[in-house]
Amino acid sequence: MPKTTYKTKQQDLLFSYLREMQGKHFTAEDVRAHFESKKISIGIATIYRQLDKLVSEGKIQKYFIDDHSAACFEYSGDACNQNEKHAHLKCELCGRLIHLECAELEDFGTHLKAEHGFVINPLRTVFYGVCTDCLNKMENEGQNE
Amino acid sequence: MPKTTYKTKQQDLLFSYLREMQGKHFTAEDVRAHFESKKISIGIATIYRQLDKLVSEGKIQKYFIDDHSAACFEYSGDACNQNEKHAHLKCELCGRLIHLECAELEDFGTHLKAEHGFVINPLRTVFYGVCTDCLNKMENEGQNE
DNA sequence: TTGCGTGCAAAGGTTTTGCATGGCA
DNA sequence: TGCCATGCAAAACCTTTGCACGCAA
Repeated sequence: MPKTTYKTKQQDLLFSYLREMQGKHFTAEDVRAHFESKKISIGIATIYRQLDKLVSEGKIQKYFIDDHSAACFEYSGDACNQNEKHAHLKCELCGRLIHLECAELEDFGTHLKAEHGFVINPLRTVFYGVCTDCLNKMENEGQNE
Repeated sequence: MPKTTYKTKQQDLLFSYLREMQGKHFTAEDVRAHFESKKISIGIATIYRQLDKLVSEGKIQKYFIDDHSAACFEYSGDACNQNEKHAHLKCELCGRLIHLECAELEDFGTHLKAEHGFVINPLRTVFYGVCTDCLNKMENEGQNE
């Protein structure tokens, strides 16, 4: 089915942003602000529509972090490095979002499939917890619960 | 610090709901609807405020599933069974939310702590992927990507 | 010329907040 | 009586949608 789609200036701009942000995460608002700072105006609706399209094409990933804060998107890179499947760690204290590239995660995924019949999508999965820095901080301060 | 808090009818009602829903997840709207069906009216603001308080006291857990749909809450039970730390699996296809009680998850948590210095909070962690039922359905239907 | 993509503004849903009132201690 | 908790409505926030216009093919 030959999708009848037009190439537009906004799409190109968005792609250039994706390449620039490869491996980093961003929100729809980040995209808008980025172009605004370059005196380029792209409607936020267009950004959402393009991002949604890219998500459904599997070109970028979308995941949800906090409460009702903005959704995060990420361009994991061009076609080939599909095997670099990282997940994310979200620190509940400092709010930092950390990339996790970890062989053990794949083992765990294998276990989940074998024993629980569930195939995980690591790219969308976020682990909540406390990061190294915050753990150290807590230890130094003694424990004030 | 002796928190000066009052006990209210609404708090009691909410607690009774929590006990009833122990181990199940629910949204703020679920709580409101539950009481409305019993001809009891609790303001949605009160529900959010009470739930927030319980979350910050660690009595219930809050996690985020989909897009911008409502947040899920869960009462994991009274004090003692803290060691039954389950996580959740969210099927991206049928939307089902599945409880995961799994020793391997603890092992993975141990690894994360040892190798990545990150302590996970399984109760808030949601794995995305595809559940058994949907996998079977996909196999039966052949692969329509 | 055709009709997709865009931009604006309005609407949508969930959650938060301000303020007056009600009810616990 | 003092003051926390409640309820209502309005606001805030991110995201989606309707509609007219612009622009790619």
